[in-house]
Amino acid sequence: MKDNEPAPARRRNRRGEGRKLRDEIITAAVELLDEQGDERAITLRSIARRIGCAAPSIYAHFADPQAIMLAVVRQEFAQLTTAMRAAVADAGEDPAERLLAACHAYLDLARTHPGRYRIMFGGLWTPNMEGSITEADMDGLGMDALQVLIDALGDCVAAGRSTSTDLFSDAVALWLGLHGLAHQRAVIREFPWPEDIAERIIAALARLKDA
Amino acid sequence: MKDNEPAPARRRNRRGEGRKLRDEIITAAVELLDEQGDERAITLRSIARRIGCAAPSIYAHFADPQAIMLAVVRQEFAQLTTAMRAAVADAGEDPAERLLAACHAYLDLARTHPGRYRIMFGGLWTPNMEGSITEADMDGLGMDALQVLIDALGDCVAAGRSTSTDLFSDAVALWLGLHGLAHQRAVIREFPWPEDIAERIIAALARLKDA
DNA sequence: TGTACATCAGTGAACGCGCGTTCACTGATGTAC
DNA sequence: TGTACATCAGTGAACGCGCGTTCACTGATGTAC
Repeated sequence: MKDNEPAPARRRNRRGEGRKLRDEIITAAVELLDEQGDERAITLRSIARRIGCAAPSIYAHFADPQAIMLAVVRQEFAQLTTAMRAAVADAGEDPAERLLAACHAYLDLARTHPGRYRIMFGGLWTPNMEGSITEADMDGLGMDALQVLIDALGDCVAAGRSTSTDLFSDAVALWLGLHGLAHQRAVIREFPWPEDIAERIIAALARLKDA
Repeated sequence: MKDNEPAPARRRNRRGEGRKLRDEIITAAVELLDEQGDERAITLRSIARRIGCAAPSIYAHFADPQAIMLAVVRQEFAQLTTAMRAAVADAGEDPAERLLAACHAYLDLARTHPGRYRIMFGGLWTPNMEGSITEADMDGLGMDALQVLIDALGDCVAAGRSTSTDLFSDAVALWLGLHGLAHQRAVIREFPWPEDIAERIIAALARLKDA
């Protein structure tokens, strides 16, 4: 779909359904991000064009464009946590397998939706504090996802599959390794990635050992 | 210094010294990046304002703004490699110490110049191929720095200080871990980083062992 | 030694573009009486 | 049951801004004769 497609006709929402436009705005922002892969494609006007509404209509739902981005980021962090929890639940009984599943769920989100990954973790979107966003809005955004890693690593230690003696520090290290890989794969055009690079990083940082 | 400071008087270069403006342009771009910490602060017009020249003057030296960014990125990659090599040379005889020194030189650049780090590795600046930049211009940009890690890790293996059996893969893994840490420290506002997080990541990924 | 000329290193004004934002407004839909 | 009215969910036109880019130009400096 072209960036500047002509606004398709759009029916006004009925009374009491004003929140529907809010959801449409977020959905449109995510679509633009997925298609363009660049947060600069998300502007108040490009969202309005895609929805087929007038640009000022957005102000009824968001104070400024940064508030839209925050809503998108929040939604995607929630989806990441959900995906990681589901991967753990679907994996077998082996806690090491469950930890690997969580890690791969993280990497998969970055691979299939690099644009979304980059606004979450990439620093592509760093709101200046002159807008409507406060620092409190930004704090603890990825903590739920990190907690999944901490829990999964804890299960590995309990089952004797990891030699970690500092759950939090090793989970953070593991997350940083995952982030380094996910991010560079999303950023670099071409690179001879070793085939086992993900497992290599995960096993080392999680201090996994054979059963 | 304000972003839009009044253009200070500027003396025209003499004949044969036209290249001086080219250097001024690159320097101004780096300064804007360091001060603002955001590549969006670098525009053709903001550079011209800072130098005190007219905006069109820049076209004599760069085809478009992306060409300026490429020149900046090239210069900074060269400086990173130089810093890492110097750190290795200045460290002691212990190859593990030398590897650690190279890693810390990498992390230090990211810490002291987060803006520069992010245009090098952050995907903040991904040129679209409609401009003057070709894919060949982007290939192999960080390879010299990676080679420093490969060599330092190789020395560790030779001295029995690392159990790595795949130098390239483990050096890439180590780089990704460093990148994850460097990048998130540059991006996240607040986080309870474990104090030994750098050593923890480096030791695990480089497969270091005691002498 | 003087002078015409080419070249170099820029300048100044203007253009169209997309952006965020404002303002006064409109028209359908429920609600009170 | 009818009708006046308040509210909701938006719209359309306009604004100023900074941006990249173009165009014709200017003025100092070196060179040929």
